[in-house]
Amino acid sequence: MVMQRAQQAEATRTALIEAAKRLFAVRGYLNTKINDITAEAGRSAGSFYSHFASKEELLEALLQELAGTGDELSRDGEHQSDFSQEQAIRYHVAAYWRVHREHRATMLALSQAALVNEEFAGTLRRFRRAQFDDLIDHLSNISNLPASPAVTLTMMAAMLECVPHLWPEVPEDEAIEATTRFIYRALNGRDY
Amino acid sequence: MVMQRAQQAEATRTALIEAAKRLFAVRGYLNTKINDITAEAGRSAGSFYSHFASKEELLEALLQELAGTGDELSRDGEHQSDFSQEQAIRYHVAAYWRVHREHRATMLALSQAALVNEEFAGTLRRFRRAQFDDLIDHLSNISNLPASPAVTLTMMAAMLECVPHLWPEVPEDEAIEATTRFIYRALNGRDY
DNA sequence: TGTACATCAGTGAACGCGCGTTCACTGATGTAC
DNA sequence: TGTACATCAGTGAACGCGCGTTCACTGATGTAC
Repeated sequence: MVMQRAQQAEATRTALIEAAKRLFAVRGYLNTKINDITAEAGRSAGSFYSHFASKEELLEALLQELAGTGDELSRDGEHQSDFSQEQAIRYHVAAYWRVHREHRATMLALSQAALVNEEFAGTLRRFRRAQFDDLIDHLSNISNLPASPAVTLTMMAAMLECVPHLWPEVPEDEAIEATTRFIYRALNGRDY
Repeated sequence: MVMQRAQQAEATRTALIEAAKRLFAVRGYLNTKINDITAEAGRSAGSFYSHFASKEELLEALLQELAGTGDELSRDGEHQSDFSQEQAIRYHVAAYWRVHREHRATMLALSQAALVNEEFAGTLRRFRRAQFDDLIDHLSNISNLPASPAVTLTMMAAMLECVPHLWPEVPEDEAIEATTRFIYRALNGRDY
């Protein structure tokens, strides 16, 4: 049967990636050894290297997946681009939470890999930079910012990025509402 | 001369600690090897173990220093305990920034060590918990919080904790003013 | 359709690097008399 | 004050563990004729 071998290889590659994601989410990137991944995937140690040259390359593969989602997201986001509007903030906060939920393992792995690997540190900087550039003009209709647009946006980004880590057990709806209101007030200087 | 030996030992211990702090601040805890520390301190590899049983124990020593400062801080903080007052927020934000400046290396090291070491993960949780408990009643005079006190305080803590990491190059005065105003608006639903 | 050979995904024991840790040793400082 | 011995901070080469990585091998799948 044609393709049977290639399918087998593909299945193993997928199994390794899924195993890695599960382990990254639970015990983090740095604590997950290659043997842990192959064992979790039910394969032998050596099979890893038929698919990835290293743990770094596996993380690159995860980042590829994430890049796809990220692109859709910024396309859709064009519409809701005025942060003096409550719904625009809610839209972006919700999008952010959705990505973090779906790619929790990847985001966590990237932030940990950045600590010990200069290349991933650069990737993370570019990632944040892209997000910053996407959002900076969303503040332009607000006359009453708490600080310069750049400073304000950095504070907002810090909040978005940290809350999910500090607080994974909050229900997502509630987290989105709370974060939206917090940010709306901070940006606009009044409640809605 | 009495004490000369003990002084020498103390000097080496201090040199190792100061070297570790410098390296932790620049390249992080995980990337700093014990040989790096002894080399930076101008000592031999083996001398490390006359003073610390492991890199973990050195970090414990850094945390001891921090604990001292933290205690003073929470004593003084008693007075400025109403976050409906702009100055109370500024007081706490400034205190937080001061601690982070003075103990930057230690804070960074702790957060990195927590990733790979369950004991330090517990220490970090207790540390955050203590901070949470110190601040939670500072919200009690605000009638108009953006969410429950616990949720609100978590968001505020996330911001405080992340901004210094994401943005080390901002002048401290400006950072304190911006953060204070951001938080004041978020908590109180109006500008001052 | 059958036979002989080629390819290739996966295996797991073994290898070796990086780095934490040890330990026999040195030389300076302290103590006894 | 001097001599002989004890102590101890510090040295740096060597050891060994953990873990990433390799590689000779297996058995199943694919190809040629």
